[in-house]
This record gives sequence, structure tokens and C-alpha cells, in this order.
Amino acid sequence: MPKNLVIVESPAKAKTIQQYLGDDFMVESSFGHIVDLPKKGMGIEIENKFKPLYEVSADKKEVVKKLKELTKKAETVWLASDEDREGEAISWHLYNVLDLKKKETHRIVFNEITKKAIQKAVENPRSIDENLVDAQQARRVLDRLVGFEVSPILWKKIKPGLSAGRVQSVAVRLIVEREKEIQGFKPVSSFRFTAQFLTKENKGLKAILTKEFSTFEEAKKFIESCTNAEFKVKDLQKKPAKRSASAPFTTSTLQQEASLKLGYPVSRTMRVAQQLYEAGHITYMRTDSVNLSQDAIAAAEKTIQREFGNKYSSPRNYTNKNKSAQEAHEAIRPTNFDVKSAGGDDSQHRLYDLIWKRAIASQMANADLERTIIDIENSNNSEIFQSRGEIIIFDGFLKVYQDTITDDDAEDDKAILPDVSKNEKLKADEIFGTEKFTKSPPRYTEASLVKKLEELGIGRPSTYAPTISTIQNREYVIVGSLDGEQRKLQTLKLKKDKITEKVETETFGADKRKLIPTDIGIVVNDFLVDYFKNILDYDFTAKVEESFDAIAEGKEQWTEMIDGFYGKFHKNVETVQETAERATGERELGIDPKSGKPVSARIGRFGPMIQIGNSEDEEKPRFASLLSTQSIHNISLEEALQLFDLPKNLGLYKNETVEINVGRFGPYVKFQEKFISVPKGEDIMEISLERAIELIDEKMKADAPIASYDGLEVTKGKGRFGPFIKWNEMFINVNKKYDFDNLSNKDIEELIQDKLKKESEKVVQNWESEGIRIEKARWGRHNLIQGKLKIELAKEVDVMKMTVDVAKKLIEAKKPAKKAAGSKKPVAKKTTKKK
DNA sequence: CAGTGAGCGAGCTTCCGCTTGACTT
Repeated sequence: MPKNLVIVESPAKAKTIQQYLGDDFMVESSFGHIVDLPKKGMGIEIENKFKPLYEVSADKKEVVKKLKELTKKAETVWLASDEDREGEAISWHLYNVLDLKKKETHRIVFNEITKKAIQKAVENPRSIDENLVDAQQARRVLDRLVGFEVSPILWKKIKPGLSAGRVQSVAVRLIVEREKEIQGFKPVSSFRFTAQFLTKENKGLKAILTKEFSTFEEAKKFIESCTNAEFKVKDLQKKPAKRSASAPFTTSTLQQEASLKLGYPVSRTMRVAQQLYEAGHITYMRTDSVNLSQDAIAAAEKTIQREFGNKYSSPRNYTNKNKSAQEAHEAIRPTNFDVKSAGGDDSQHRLYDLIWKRAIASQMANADLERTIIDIENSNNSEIFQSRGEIIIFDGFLKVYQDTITDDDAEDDKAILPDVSKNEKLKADEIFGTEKFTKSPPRYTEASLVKKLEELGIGRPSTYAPTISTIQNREYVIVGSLDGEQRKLQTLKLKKDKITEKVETETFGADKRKLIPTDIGIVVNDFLVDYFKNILDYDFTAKVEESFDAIAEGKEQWTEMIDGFYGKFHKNVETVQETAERATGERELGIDPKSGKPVSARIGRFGPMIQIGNSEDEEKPRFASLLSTQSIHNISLEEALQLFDLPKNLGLYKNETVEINVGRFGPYVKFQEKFISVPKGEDIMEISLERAIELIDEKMKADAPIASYDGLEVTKGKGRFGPFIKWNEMFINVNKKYDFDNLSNKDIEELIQDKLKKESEKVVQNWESEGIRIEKARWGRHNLIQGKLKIELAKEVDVMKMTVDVAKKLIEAKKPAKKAAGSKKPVAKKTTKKK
């Protein structure tokens, strides 16, 4: 047993460091935070100077147990969690929970994982920085207070189960306000002209008129004046220019570029990056630093010199513009620059390629360019056509990596221009003018929202992806696409001295995979902005971060800082609780022609809905839910009334009724006690009997057994976790190794036998005659199973010592209780599971 | 698991940050 125990946060990191430190050291991991506030309840003694009631997190009990045993045996413990606020707190919690007080304990830090850096860290141990720990406590307590005092207000005033928080609520606000900007945007049109010239060598030269006209009349006057005009080069300017590479990736820039270049949602980027990290291909993927280690810079230099030659190499380090960065890690880069391609699948390959190129490019020379501007005048008016071009004289870093251009106008500047000389006469082949409308600001994508949050200093690299998921799981926003609308454009063309006017149409407002707020998102946001302005302020995080910094520097007490915030905040919470009206986003749609009663749309306990009549009426009001494609602010009276036609009887198929309706899981067709989901995007009001029968037949075909095994049917399907076959009530995942569309009998046998083997390995106790068994479950727990009944056993239960009588009692105790609960109320929605 | 919506009241939901890995339909 080595004398030294080193504890870091990540197991992959532990593995690497173990190699650098050798046999005298044992390197273990804490898997992040081991201690937190309790999951349920506030967990803060507010009256007692906000004392946090920490406890070891449920999923870290095992880790703590293991670390405790190891610390007992070690002589010296080295706490090597990350060098930032959270990392310092992790060390502090380890110190307390592992009871290291009496042991020799050192705190060490390093922000790059190289042999040199680690040895240096070991030579320069320090003690735990209590001020930094206090800053973390303030951060944690503030977030808990805000989240757990504001969320319940939303449950009461809007809808149960909603949430608010320092980060998520601002993220939603950005999206809602952008959407309002877009909805309120009034496009202004102007007329812009382009001309296609021919040089004396008959080469094409495209140019844009520097002036725009605001009316069609002015535009027309201009093009008329161009008839028979003579054009010539008025001015020709050539200027050298430079372009330099971007810094290597941080979490946020990786998410943006992977979104733009590869089309990955942020969750996918992070999942794939994690895989590359665990395989040892890249450095840590949750970082806000653009820094590269000296070793990495030297290695990149070597690779670049060998691959591209000396003149392409330009070693450098980058500095972070982001004030809130904590820089506990390096930038994201390949661990070995000589490995040009890595990864276990295509997704990983493509992401690795991006990371390799970006990191390599960051160490390459600037590109040298020549920018050319050609001004063209004409004999008939004073307007100037201008042509801009750019040629690359030395490509430098552009050889491997180009930032994605998001501004579509920038394209024109890239053209390579033909040679012309000053005063050269040009022939205007065609002059074309078109009406152009100003564009509203763009909707956020997942990645551009992360970029914005980072700019505002809100959230951390480890939370960007989870935050994006949270606001979607809460159904505040969706990632959606819009078709757009048509509009007319006036155009003018001058060719061969003839002017033609034409009206063209263009599509505008179309959008793909953008963040769009839902009715609930809008109502919740407006409520929060009304009543909790302070917390919803875009600068709130920045302001509290200043206080956290003051605490970290020992200039302020954390409890005093929280006290200063909480007084006002809590009073406001109470006032809002007592005085705020219920927020429903209600909108009157009109009068129901059948009953003469008013029809309105609003948010109800189960989401957006339509109501006909009032609750004071003698007759009870009628209700219907909105479809997921509809929204309160634009549903028409007609569409609203249609919803009351459901459930709709479509007719008969095989002498049985076919019904269409909407349930908890969306629209469905019901036939023979079977529920068949209607594919997304289909308008259920338009579904005919024929279409329903199509869906039924498809479903029957998909559900038809593909084989039988041991006398029982085998069926197949695709679920949340990919393709599976089902046999004997068991779901068996079919991995990529198999051709799912053409499974042979042998494949099926193999899959079932493998599954049976795995299942039997899980069983730790089996009373076959009683039909009761105990199986291993996740997080080191066990399940007691009888038929379809499954009881999760507490972790403390020693399953090997359990008798069949105890098991029976547990089952008896569970059975009636479950039934009663089940009949009273449907089980809470479980579809929004976080992980 | 394929509604519901009043009002009563039980008992539930909820935050942000640090980290994986066994598991689900």
C-alpha cells in the first residue's frame, strides 16, 4: 500500500496522474462533489446564520466509503481537486467527511496535466483556502434560496411542478424577449442594385451600388438614368490584410462550432466529447480556459513543422476575454497532436477532427490577404458601384481551419476579382435592382444561447448543456422549425438598354431547429419579470459574482452577504405570495355560436387549454387541451371549437370502430383496445378514416411477431433507447452489431440467451416456489420482485440475510398501498427525466 | 399511462455545480 493518497475529481484524470506519480502514490477520484444540501427541503438553517445542512449525496456513499478505507491506510493525503471555487469546496468536504483533521493533509493544485506541473504541485502544497470555500457556500446557498423559494410560487400562481432559478430563468427570458422582438418586428424595405460588368478582357465583375433607395420610384428613376450610361473604373485600392486563428476550444466555443459545422445539439457534443476524453484522445471537455500547456504548444509546433513546414508554425498562447472564467483546466485539445484521426465511431471522428484542427490552427501563422476595392462611376449619375474582393497570398492557419461565417453578406467579399486598371471602361451587361427587407434578429439556437449566457457570465461549462435540457424539460421552450410566409418583391432589370419590371415572391421568417418559447414559458417569464425583477436582471449573476469574489478575497463574510440579499428577497417572496394574481395568459377568443357562451384560452393545471362558458354558469364549463402544435396567443376561435369534436369517431374498420383522440402522450388512433400514436406533425383534424386505417395496418405489421422462442412470441420495435426485441415481457436491446431490419433466427436466439444469462446473473436470491426473487439494481441497490411487482429495497438491507417470510411481508405491505395510491391519482409524469 | 379543469387538503414538485456509469422502454 502506497504511503500517499491523492484525490482528484475525475477518474480519467486519476488514471493519467497515476502514471506521472509512480508507485509511492495512489491516485483516486471523488467523482465531483461528494456533499450537498439535502435533495428535499430547504436544508438551510436561515435563522442560524444560514447554516447549510450538508449531507453526503446518495450516489456518493460508496465513493466516500472507499475513500475512507484508503485514507486510513495512507500516511499523507493530497487533496487535488480543481483550482476553483467548486474544487476548493470539494477538498474542504473531503477534509471534513473523511475526517482528515488528524492526518497529514496537503492541498495541491495544477491547471494542466503534465508531469512537470504535477511534480511542481506536489513540491508546493498549501492548506485549504477557507475564503474560497466560503465563496462557494454563498453561491450554493443563494441558488438554493432563490430556486426553492420562487419555484413554489409558480406552483401556486401558474402550474404545479414548474421551476425558477438564477440561471434557467434568465435563459428563458432571453428566448422570450427575442421572440417578442421578432413578433413585433416591422420589416422596412429598400431597393438595392447589383451590376454585372464585363472588363475589356471580357471577364465578369460583380459590383454593388453603395446607395440604397427607400422607394420604388427613386429606384426606378435611378435605373432609368443608367440607360446608355458609360461605366469606368474610378478608383482601385489594394490593401494588405491579415487574419489570425481563433483560440483553441472552450466548452462554449466547441458547442457553437459543433452546432454550426456538424449540426450537433449541445447534449450530443458533450456526450461525444466525454467519450473522446475517457478514451484519452482529448483533454478535459468542461473548461472555460483558452490556455495551452507549454508541453502542448511545443508538441503542436513539432507537428505543424513536420506536416506543413516551418513557415506555418507560430507558437502562441491565448488569453481569456471572459471575466468570469475560472480557468481550472486547459483549453480542449488533442492529447497527442500526432494522432490526426481518433474516435470509436463517426460522431467521435468528426468531433475529434474539429478539435484537432482548431487546436493546430491556433498555433499556426496568420494568413496574409490582399483586399481589393474597385469603385465604378458612370456618365449619367453620381452613384458608385463598388466591388470588393479578397485574395489569399499566404494561407497560414486557413490551411486547416476556418471559422464558420454566420453573416450571409460576408460571402460577397470573398470573390476573386479580375484584373482591371484605373479609368478602364467597363461594359454593363446587366443591372439588377431588388427590394430587400430588413431582417428581425435571429432566434437562438441551443449553441448561440450558450454563447450569450457565457457572455453574461451566467452558468458554467458543466451546466450549459443541462440548463438547455432543463428549460426544454420544463416545457418553457421547444426546439422547433417554422415554415415562414410568402411576400412580394419588386424588381427592376436593365439589360440591353431595356428596363423590365417584375414582381417576385420570397419566403421569409422560415427557421430551422431554433429555440421558441411555449405559452407556459412566456407566462412564467412575464410573471417572474414582473415580480422578481432583480433576479431576472441580466446583470444579477455578474453582481453576485462580484460579492463572491470579495468573499474569496476575505473582504466580506459570506453569511453577511447572503443576509443582505435575503432580507429584501424573502419579503418580496411573501408579498408576491399574498398579493399576486394567478397568471394564466388568458385570451378571449369570441363566442361559441352553438351555446352563445364565451370561449377563452388559458393555462390550466395541465397546460394550455380552451374553456367554453364560465364556472359561475349553471351548466359546467367545457374544457379541451390545446394540441402541442397550437398556442394560446394565436389559436383561432374555429380551431379552438374543433378541439371539442374529440374524441372523434371516424367510422368502421373490420366492423369495429376507429376513434381519434388526444391523450397524455399526444394524439392517437384507437382500434380494438389498441392505442396507435399519430406521427408528429400530422394535423389530427385532417385525418380521415383511410389514413387511420393506414396507421392501424402499419402498427399491426410492426407489432406482428417476427419469430417465436420457447413457445412465446418475439416482437420488435424502437424505443427511447434504440431498437429492441420483446420476448416474455422482456425488452432486449439490439446493438449495432446486428442488422435490426433482417434479424435471423440465430440472432434472436443469441439475443434472448444473452439476456437470460445476464438476468440470471442479476438474481442474488430466488425462492422459486413462491415466485419471489431479489435482483441487483442500479446504484448498488436491490429489487424484490414478484411477477410484475417490483419493490426497491433500501440500501442498508442485507439481501443475503433476508428470509422468504420477510420478503412476503414486504410484498403484502406494498400491495394495497400501491393500489390505493394508484386509484386516487395518476402517477406523476415521469417523461421529463433529466439524464 | 391514453384525463383533467370548482374547492378542500393530503403530499408531491423545485435550485446550480462538480463528476460518471448502470440502467431504462
